[in-house]
Amino acid sequence: MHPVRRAQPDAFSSRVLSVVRRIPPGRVATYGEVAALAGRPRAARAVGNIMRGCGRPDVPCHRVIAAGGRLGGYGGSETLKRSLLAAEGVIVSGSRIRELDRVRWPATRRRAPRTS
DNA sequence: CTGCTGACTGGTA
DNA sequence: GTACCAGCCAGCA
Repeated sequence: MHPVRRAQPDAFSSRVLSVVRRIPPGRVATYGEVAALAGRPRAARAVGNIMRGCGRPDVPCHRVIAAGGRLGGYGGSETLKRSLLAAEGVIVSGSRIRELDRVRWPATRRRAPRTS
């Protein structure tokens, strides 16, 4: 037969969880980034909804942050998210992550400023 | 099926 | 800096 790759019923959510699981300790990824890695670069909001219901210990949802290095949400316990990140070496000052480029995952690859 | 929700994002005021 | 708005998308009633 021809295994026509039909979309699984939970293709997106599964991919999202898979991506989040791959985030190494001490690193963070934005909702938009996770969405992009899951195949839907504009589904950042949907990713947030999935995170809201993940509740799995094997899914480090605290490593998923909002764009611009902002903390994002965490089930109403913003402090807990900060603590978890701090325990991994990710320092949050105010509502912003310090040294975002250092803790971001995947690695930030900016284009050359200009080769001139 | 339609409609609303919301751990988002980028823009404007 | 904060507040609000429109666009976007998967999940669910």
